[in-house]
Amino acid sequence: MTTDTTHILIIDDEREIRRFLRISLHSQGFEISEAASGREGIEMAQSVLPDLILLDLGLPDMDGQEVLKSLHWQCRAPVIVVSVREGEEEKVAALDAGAADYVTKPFGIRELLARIRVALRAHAGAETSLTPIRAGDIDIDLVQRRVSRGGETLHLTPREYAFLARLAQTPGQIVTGRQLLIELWGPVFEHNTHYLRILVSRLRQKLGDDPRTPSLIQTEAGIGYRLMVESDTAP
Amino acid sequence: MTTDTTHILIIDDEREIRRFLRISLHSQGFEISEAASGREGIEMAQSVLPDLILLDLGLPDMDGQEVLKSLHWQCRAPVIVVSVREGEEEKVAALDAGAADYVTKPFGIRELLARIRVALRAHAGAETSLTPIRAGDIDIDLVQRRVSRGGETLHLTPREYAFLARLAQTPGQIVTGRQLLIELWGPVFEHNTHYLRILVSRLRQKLGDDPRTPSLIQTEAGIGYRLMVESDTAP
DNA sequence: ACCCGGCGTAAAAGTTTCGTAAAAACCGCA
DNA sequence: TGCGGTTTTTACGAAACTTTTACGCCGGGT
Repeated sequence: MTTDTTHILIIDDEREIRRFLRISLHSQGFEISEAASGREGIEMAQSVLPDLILLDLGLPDMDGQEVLKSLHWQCRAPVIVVSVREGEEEKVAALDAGAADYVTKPFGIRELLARIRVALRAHAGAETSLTPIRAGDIDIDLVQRRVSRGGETLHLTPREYAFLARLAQTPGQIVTGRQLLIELWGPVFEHNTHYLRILVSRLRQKLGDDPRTPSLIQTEAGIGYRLMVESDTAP
Repeated sequence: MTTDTTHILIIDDEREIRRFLRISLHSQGFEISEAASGREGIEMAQSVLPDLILLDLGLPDMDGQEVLKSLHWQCRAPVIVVSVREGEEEKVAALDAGAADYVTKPFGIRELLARIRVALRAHAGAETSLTPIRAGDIDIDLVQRRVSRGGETLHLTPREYAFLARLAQTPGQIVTGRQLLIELWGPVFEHNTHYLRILVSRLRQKLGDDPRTPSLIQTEAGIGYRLMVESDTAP
């Protein structure tokens, strides 16, 4: 339930508009980030990796079309343009530049929310083609949400999968036990380290990994765990 | 998909509007089909299999929402609603019912064309394979809208078919319960998870699938469902 | 050797999610 | 208006998952 929240980035120079949008969207359960300029927006787009972007075309520091192109370049999130300008040329240009939708101010918040749902819905199918991660004889396919061993699908529980997927996101790197607990269970469970031990135990059984000589999930005593990919020998 | 020209179906009862759209779209290289009523439109949607549908909500013979739902269930083509009504509720209802966009008459043809390009662009990734999908002794033909078991056609209710078709669009891939509820029932029903359980139960009976050892519809407890294709054996 | 803290495993108890049946409400259609 | 098929409500037993509880292991420090 921690990664389930949809993240929306608002790029608008008017504080009042941002405030209005933030409150409206937050009440719908979305997580919000804000940027007040084009440059800041582009930076945040690559740092927070939002699921959707609301962009005001009338920014002071950059041309709207430029912002749109930059955003389109560096993150795959759909962009909904929000603008005061009614001009048809403006709309056509924005839509052809990659915008998913174009809403004219003043707009009804309910319509905007519906259009956000449409954009998210349309984008859900077009989710990227990430290549499966291979570790030993284990394949981890984050797109299909499937883990297989020698071609045969393994059945993992939600938490087991979440754990493995988290390690797979940063292959070879150590992930702190604390960090794992916070990300998988929530900040309250920061100190329930035995949850991890039990989870890892079951997981290693399913993956056919020996804790004495791990070839997949390696324990870093006192620190956390790491997923070994390709050739990694204990230092 | 035999031709590479993009096929657009126009559903509108006003002859003049159809004529205007036909000429405008034809000049852009689109191939056009026309329907003057909801019923005719739904029929044509499954016979000509358009790449996109332009739908007027103010049809004389059927409620616009009904047409929208029917279209959404039987062909994957994006629907752009064209309507004289400005009402926000109307827009929200149409968008949540599956419409890809909502354009208010009178509209600029250039904007409409841009929005058509957006819809086609967004939809390009979600191409479904036109060859029937085989899972065990079940054949799922998304083109003919037919599901058969050992050659014999099964009778599925609209929702049952919609569910199965959605799984078949991403074979082997897991689909979240939340996503299924939103796509089949609408965003409001996001939490009615028991709808899915009942639907799946009936569906498995009809398909002859045992939930304990599923060979077709596999449950991922806490996550969602997936259609098993090829060789997958339950542990 | 001894104690001790971090780790791994196993089996239980507890909680959530799933599957199924049957009844009630709904809806297009004659 | 009543009818047949479909969807939604309601209810409960079964299964899956998580958390608790308990115990054995290994290595380092004293």
